[in-house]
Amino acid sequence: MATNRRVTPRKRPSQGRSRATVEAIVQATARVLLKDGYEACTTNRVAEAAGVSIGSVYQYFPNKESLVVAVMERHLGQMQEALVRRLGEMADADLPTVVRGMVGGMLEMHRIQPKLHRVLLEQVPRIGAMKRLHELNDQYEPMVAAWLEAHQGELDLPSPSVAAYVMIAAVEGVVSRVMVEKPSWVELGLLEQQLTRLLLGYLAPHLAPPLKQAPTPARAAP
Amino acid sequence: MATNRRVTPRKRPSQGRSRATVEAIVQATARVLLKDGYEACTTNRVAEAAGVSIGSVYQYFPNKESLVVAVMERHLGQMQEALVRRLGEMADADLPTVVRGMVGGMLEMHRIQPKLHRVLLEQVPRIGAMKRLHELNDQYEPMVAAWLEAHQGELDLPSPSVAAYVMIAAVEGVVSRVMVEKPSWVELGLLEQQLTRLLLGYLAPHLAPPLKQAPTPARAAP
DNA sequence: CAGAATATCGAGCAAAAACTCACATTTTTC
DNA sequence: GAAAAATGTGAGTTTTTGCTCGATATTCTG
Repeated sequence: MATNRRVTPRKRPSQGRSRATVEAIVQATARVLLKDGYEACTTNRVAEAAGVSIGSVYQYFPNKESLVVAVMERHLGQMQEALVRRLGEMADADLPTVVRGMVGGMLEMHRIQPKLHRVLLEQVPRIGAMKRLHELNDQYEPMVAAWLEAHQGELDLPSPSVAAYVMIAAVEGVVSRVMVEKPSWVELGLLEQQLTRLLLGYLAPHLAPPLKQAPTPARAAP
Repeated sequence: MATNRRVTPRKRPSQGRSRATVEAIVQATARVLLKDGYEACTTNRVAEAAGVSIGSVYQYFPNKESLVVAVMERHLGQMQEALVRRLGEMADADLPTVVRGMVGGMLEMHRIQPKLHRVLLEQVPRIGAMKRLHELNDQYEPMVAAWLEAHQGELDLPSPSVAAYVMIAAVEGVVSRVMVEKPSWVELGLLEQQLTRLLLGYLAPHLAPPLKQAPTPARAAP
């Protein structure tokens, strides 16, 4: 039985020296996670990578899981900040702009350590550590839903929350794979274009730009 | 360094009795994986769950990883069969039908043990076991790309392979989340409808059906 | 039905990994 | 500048877990 272990820090560092130690430990955890994956991320290895003794690790972190939680906390915090800032900026623009902004924001936040994100997302056991991840989703999904709801008239949606869910899951699904498998697509702007088109086509087909040009101008001729 | 260990079965069961043992072991692995996650899926626990001694497990499987590979092999085989059958059936239908069929096929294949799928996908270390998963993707992505290429005239795509990638990643992203988080959406047909709309809107906005009815029939009036 | 082949069992070994603790070192306090 | 508090150390303990092996049981074969 997996008893609920604490995952919060054991002791707060008060001197500058110990704050640096904690910092080194968290960074080393991320580095090991990135390089060797979750399975190989042992406490001893983290200590070594941080240039610190195991004793020091356990001075501040009660167990292995709490190390990963610390990394996750930091990483998701950065991502969230990037996205929420972007979403807030365009509260009252028109649909294409908002969609482009949303896609751009999600791309931007996924530029932050995409490989670490993948390890965190895919290899970390679905336990305490995962709570933070859902908190992130649960924060911006309502933001999108709210915007959709406010513009329901021009959009014709069955349900803003369903639409927000579909949009976010779809974009997340594409972005998180592309970031690792086809990073060049991001640099070329190809992905932003494709995803904008995907969402606009979903929300308002008549506003979606053609993929290259308009090839078959015949529209209503069955 | 993770030396490449063999993950293929150690010995083929020849008597009926031993075939039942192997079957019990594979099923027990899936059950433990499902109930307790990858981390807690120890060989001893699997043996216990299978009602078999550890010795018997190691008679047929060289190591722990091979147990998971066996489960994955079986699961992905089932999924692949479901999808490929469906895709083949509609080689020469029109666009909306094909898209609906593709979405339906992906939904259908994800109905097979969605939670097991998630564990396999997310928690299994990205090693030998993962090869099989990519083989699955690499099999039907070209099928979709080929179809798109054949209909490039009516579709206006920048690149069939990019479009296939985006479509599959998007649908996969939505479906694999919904299956676990919002299973009722699938039963209600809501998801099939939304995803069809998403893909049609992407490929051919002028063919996409409205989300509920047509609310703003004004189409070309800026 | 005897002996060979196949299969099962489970105590226990060895390696690996999580974690502790008694002591050394540095910084702060007064 | 001495006592106290905070921090750092790493050898060593404990726990976990993958896996072996000799003994035992079942099934097949001629």
